[in-house]
Amino acid sequence: MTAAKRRDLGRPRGKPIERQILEETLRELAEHGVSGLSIPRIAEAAQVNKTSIYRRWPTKEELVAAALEDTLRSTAGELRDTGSLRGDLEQMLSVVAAQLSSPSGRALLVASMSEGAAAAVGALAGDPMVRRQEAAVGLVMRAAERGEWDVERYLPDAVFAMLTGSAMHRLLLERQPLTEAWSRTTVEVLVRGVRPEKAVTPRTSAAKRSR
Amino acid sequence: MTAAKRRDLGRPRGKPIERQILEETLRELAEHGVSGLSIPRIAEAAQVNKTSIYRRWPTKEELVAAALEDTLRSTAGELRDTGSLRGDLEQMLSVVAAQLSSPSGRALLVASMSEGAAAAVGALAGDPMVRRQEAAVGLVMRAAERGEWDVERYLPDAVFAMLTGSAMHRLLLERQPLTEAWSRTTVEVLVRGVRPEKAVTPRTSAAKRSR
Amino acid sequence: MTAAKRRDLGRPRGKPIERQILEETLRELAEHGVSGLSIPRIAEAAQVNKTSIYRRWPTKEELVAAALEDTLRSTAGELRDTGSLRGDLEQMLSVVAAQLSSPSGRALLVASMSEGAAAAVGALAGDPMVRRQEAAVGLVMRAAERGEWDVERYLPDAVFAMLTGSAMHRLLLERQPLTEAWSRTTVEVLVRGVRPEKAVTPRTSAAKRSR
Amino acid sequence: MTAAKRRDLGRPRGKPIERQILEETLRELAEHGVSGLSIPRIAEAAQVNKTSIYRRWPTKEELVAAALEDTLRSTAGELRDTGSLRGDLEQMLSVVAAQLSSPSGRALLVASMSEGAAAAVGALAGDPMVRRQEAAVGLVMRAAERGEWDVERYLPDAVFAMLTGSAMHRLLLERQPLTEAWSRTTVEVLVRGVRPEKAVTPRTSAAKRSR
DNA sequence: TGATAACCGAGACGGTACGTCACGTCTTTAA
DNA sequence: TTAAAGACGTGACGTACCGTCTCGGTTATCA
Repeated sequence: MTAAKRRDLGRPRGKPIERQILEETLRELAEHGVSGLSIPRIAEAAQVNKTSIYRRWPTKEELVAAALEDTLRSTAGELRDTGSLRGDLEQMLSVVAAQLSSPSGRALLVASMSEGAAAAVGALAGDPMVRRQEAAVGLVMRAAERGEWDVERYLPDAVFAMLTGSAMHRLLLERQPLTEAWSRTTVEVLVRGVRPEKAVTPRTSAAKRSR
Repeated sequence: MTAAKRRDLGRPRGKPIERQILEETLRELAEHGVSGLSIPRIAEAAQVNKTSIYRRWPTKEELVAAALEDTLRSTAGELRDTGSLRGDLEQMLSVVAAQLSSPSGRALLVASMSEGAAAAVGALAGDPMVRRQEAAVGLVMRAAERGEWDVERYLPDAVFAMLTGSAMHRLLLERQPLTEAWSRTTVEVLVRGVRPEKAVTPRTSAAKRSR
Repeated sequence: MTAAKRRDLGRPRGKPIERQILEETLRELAEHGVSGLSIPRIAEAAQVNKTSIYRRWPTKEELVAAALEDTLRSTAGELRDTGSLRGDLEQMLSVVAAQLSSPSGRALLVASMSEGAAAAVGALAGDPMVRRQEAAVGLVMRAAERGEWDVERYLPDAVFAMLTGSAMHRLLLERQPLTEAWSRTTVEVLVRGVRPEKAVTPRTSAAKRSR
Repeated sequence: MTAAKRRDLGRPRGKPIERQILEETLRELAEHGVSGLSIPRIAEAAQVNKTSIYRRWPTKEELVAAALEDTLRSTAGELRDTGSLRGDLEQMLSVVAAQLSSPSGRALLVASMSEGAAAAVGALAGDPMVRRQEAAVGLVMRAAERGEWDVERYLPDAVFAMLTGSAMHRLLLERQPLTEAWSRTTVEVLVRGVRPEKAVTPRTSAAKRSR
């Protein structure tokens, strides 16, 4: 019985090399987008040989996925209960904004929206979306308990799309920053619509609750 | 004694050629998006030499702009007064949806969101956006007169971003169709928020629901 | 009836480019031999794009053949009747020497001798060999008429091999120059052998032996 | 108190490995020649890691030299006195032919003729040449004593070059076998030249022949 | 009607990226 | 200490596009 196939033989893969490649991939991604990605350019910028990239990630998609993974993981699920619906929504908005503000997050989103988005990229972009939707469920449940959300009528999905989509519109299309005021307005509309104030009874209970 | 500089001498440019090129450009746009556009491919499909394309539109963006011009102009400002805020909003939503549903409209939007979007493309995509915002002003004013919009608090822009952005999210990211129900829900949230109607004691039902 | 297919359409092939490529190919050939030939290196040296080479000569062999063709043609059949066998042989020897002295001629010869010599190269190297053999036939006939050559016994081929082979040995293996003296000696042996001039006694026994 | 520096520590060098490598090198040499030699290929065939080859013979030339050493030594100086000049020359010719017929000998010769032949290879190929020339001296001296060689006129070198070179031409360029008849003719020319035997009036017959 | 100037098609060209392959060096673990 | 394993830098390979360029041929307009 010979020793089982050993995996840690030979010269080990250079960690710094890998790091450097992914870093430059992100930069490249930010500058030229997914479709404009050039492996030779990344290799040169990372001071690494082209083949060292192909060895690890045979396809462009895998490389992009690897490069974005860390970024995505880092900006992921730090959604906590803020105690009020407005607080929860503003928090979620700011998380979305953070992801869309990083050039790579932006590149990823654009890539996943374009026509023939590769599976790997799509999944990658879908992943935080799914996580956010899961978080949204909790958010809605808490709001419902506080009497702030009409669960019968409004599923989390549509509201979540409004929140995220509006940030996308602001940041990517209008190319305006997400100011505090803009953010508060958006949340306010979600909570109580554009109707005038007056005949509104439930504000009191909400006011009490929110801190 | 030579003739004064004449501008209309020689063989005139072939109009049918131009038409054919733009037509194929639209098809190409729908299939491969802006960044994946191949001018040689268009030339072949249009049975035209690629030189004939480069001569007229030196850059990809100019070609795209020319190809989309008509399309964009046609799907523009046919927003009429429906008599109610909900009606107006749903109408606007459906116009946005129409633009996002056409492959070329989709391609244009995606292209204008990517990092290094050329000025030509940006302007092109921005143009209908501006027109919609102008239309939105009228919409808001009518709503305010009816007491349906709190003009003091809500500028049209944020609400408009929510509307459009939410459609983008639904169509381009989730890749789901814009159903009637979805549309109505979205408008409803904009109008009156997610709050329960009036006095509601939702805790019990919500508690039941949550497992 | 449309015009027959025209061959001189499009931008014409650049003659100077072609010349430059072949020139650098010869240099490369001289430096690295056929097997060590590098197309990118040639392209760079010729200040020409790699693809411009591949466009004309899809395989390495064709490129080499083209590069050597001119050289070979120029050093070809200027064998004239010198009036004496010794003169004819010396002349032929000097032609061979000229070909072997040029680095490209040398490279070609070496290439055609190596194991897996490609057909194109082989034919190329064989061509001047054939021409020389044809010339040799005339040479021998003239010598026979003068009573200088025993046609019954000696076919041109073997003698020709001795002449050429000995030059190869001298130039390529010993790496010594072909001096006038060396040349005269070689021819002398061919004409009258190594036997001493005068007392030609042992000829009888030798005559018996030889057949 | 550590042990004194020991030289025979650790895993000993595998002699069988070395033998196996050189064996496969010969095979490779025969198949692909010196310039086409692939060390990884040899390593695989010898079931040995390529590092083990590079450790011992850093350059291709050294490896080839090592592989050929035995072969060359064995086919060296077994030239004996046959009693006649013709016999001696034929014997020498057959020794040369033997070396040129083995694929590795052929590869070595070709390699040593190419432009940038490394010193190791050159020396390797030169070695048997030198030995043959030494043998030639004895041959000539014996012939001179018998009155068969005009020492005043003909140094051994040129004649030896004709002999060897002609074999090279026949085997490597023409790629014809060295037949008995060919061999005898060549020697005959060396001994007595191409001239007719004595008084010949060949003009008539030759004239008839020429067309 | 003929000249003429612009247009058009064809294709060579430089450039760049592609992904693959082989080589020789190196760094590590196992024997 | 040596062997095996395998990552790594280097560089050639041949292909595929792209956008520019330079031609020769064509065609509508004006004199």
